[in-house]
Amino acid sequence: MSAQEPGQRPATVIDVAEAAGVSVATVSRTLRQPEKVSPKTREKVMRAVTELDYVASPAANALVSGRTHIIAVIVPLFVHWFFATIVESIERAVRAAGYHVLLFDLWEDGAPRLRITRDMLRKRVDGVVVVNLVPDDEERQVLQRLGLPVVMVGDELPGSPTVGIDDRRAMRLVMDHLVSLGHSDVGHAYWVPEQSGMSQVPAIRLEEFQTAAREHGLTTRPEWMLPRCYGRPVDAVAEATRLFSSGVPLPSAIVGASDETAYGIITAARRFGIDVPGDLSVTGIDDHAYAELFDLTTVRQDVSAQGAQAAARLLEQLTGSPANADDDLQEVRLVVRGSTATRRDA
Amino acid sequence: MSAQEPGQRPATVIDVAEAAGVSVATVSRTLRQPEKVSPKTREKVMRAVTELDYVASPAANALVSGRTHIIAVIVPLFVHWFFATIVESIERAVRAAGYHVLLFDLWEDGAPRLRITRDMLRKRVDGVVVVNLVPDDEERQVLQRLGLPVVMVGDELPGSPTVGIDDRRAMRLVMDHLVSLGHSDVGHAYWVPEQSGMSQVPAIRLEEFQTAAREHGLTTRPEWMLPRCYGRPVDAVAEATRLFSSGVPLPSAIVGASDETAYGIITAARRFGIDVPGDLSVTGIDDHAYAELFDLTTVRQDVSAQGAQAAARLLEQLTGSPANADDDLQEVRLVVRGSTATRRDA
DNA sequence: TTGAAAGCGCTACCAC
DNA sequence: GTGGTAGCGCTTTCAA
Repeated sequence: MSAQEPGQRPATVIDVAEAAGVSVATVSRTLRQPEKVSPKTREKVMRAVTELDYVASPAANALVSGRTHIIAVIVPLFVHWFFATIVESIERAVRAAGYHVLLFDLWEDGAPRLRITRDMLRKRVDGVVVVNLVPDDEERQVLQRLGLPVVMVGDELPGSPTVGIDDRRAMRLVMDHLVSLGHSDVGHAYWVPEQSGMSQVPAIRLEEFQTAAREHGLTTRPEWMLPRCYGRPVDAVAEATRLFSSGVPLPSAIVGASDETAYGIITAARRFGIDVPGDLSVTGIDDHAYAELFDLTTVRQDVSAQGAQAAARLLEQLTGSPANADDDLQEVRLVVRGSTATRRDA
Repeated sequence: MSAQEPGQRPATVIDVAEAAGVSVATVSRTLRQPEKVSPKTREKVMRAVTELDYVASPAANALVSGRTHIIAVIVPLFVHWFFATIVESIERAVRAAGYHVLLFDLWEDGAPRLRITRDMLRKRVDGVVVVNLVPDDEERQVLQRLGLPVVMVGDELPGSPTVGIDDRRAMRLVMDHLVSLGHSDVGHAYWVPEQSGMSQVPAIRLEEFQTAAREHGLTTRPEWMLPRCYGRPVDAVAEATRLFSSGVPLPSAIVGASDETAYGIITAARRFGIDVPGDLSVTGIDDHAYAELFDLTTVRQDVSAQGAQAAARLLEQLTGSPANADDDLQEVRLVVRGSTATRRDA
């Protein structure tokens, strides 16, 4: 039975030392390097530890060692499948190594995102993972001066490794797939944030869409580009609705920049009686949790694996492995489901 | 321009004191209670602070004050809209008060969830928010002995306030709605985790479904109960598929325990050519981000508000307000969309 | 194998 | 208005 009662002052090394009849040095040693203490002493100390419900103070520890055993995970917006998954897998991975996760969500409604500052990181964390964000010059300096190990997810930062996928290749996979089905008139549903400091990923996917379309000699009319698909399916519904009700001839396929955008296109099509994939093929990128529900042809990326990878890269640096700024690009692969089909009039 | 270079030793109070030509006491005072320092001195100190890129050490601070300015948020699983939203809103709210969020995800694949332990909280955080989890006896003791302020979200813990909604009322709202549309044969798609330590919310909703059905004199056949809708829509698709292909006469309405479950029912119905709401009415609870997409009649709960509320209740205790264990139940309201209609043969 | 003591960076009390 | 200093809880030399 423990002697610790609610609200009581937490036990310190001194309390344990007294209870065990040894010095504080011995208590500390017992907890850190048990093999350097005689079995008898060890047992006495451990008994006192249990008895007093003793837990070493992380603050005191941090003070003396200079390491907090906390890492910062900085995301633009937590409430999004991708980010939540990344954070979850990072948390799990670092916990196993005795680290904790301090979360920073930089989103601000209707305003530029919060900035990464010295004050939020300095002396508080041992390392940081930046997810889908592009630090601006000032933030770069902050990160640089902090001298902390940094791992990027999705975007690039000179000097730090990036974990992610090859977004160009992901886009290529769906484009090639559509071409192989005979499609030559394609639209694109996407969003490229105008705000600075946001991820470059959307821009890269858009660029690759255009490059691939050009190389394959596809037709892409301006009316088929739906640029305001902010991420939520409803935004894509709105964009697609405009197109479907505009009277313009429709493309035979629409490439969604993400699965969630594709869901919106499919839903809008359904409302207009446009058959998917009969009249219109739709694709996504992600293989999000609902992709199967929407029977969506997409490109699978393993988000948990990316989180685990990011954690591993950070822990590597934290435990003093030789710095290695090489990027890790995860494999992606096309997952063909029922939202794409041979072009009807092909 | 700052003198701080990458990897250099971070400045301490002493460095600042020397640079400013004052004592460390004055530096500390300038930073904490600027009004107690002469303008001239203040300026000298602030200049040195900027010059040296000084940030006070949270660890030293915590050691001397006994407060870490960190709160723990414990959830069963981040990757779920509800939890991610809660965490995000808590983070935002406490950040404004100078607190940070340490994240704990208790999920373990294919195993009982992780336990809440003394070691993960003691001397590390100033307070904790427990989301949709029921601490078992041992965990209760841990929490109790820690003497930390605890705020619960969704579930109850004696002595701690709970922030949430009235789940019975939420269920009543959909049941009454269906009855008002003439439905008398209803099914229920749900999941009650068998594992101990999990949220009681699903059980409460189920119980209220049964009570309401009884009181309204509705018919509920065992075959219409779909108990393995684990949360992901695909699980509900599987359950509904079993029902739809079983040959049993169908109910005229199925009540989903959550929106995500309802999406699965709607999707399965679509695949079987069962018209929603013509042949089958479907309801959810949540007003999840996709509810509009699925045109789902549901009960709206404001999750962000719950997170903000939880944060407020915790901060209240952290800043020494009189302890108050009263619960906060957020309003819920029925949102009628297109997934429910008058019973066809009524 | 064990203990004494210095010191991590900071705040707050007490003098001046 | 300012400075000296004890002490927060711990780890880690250095001696014994």
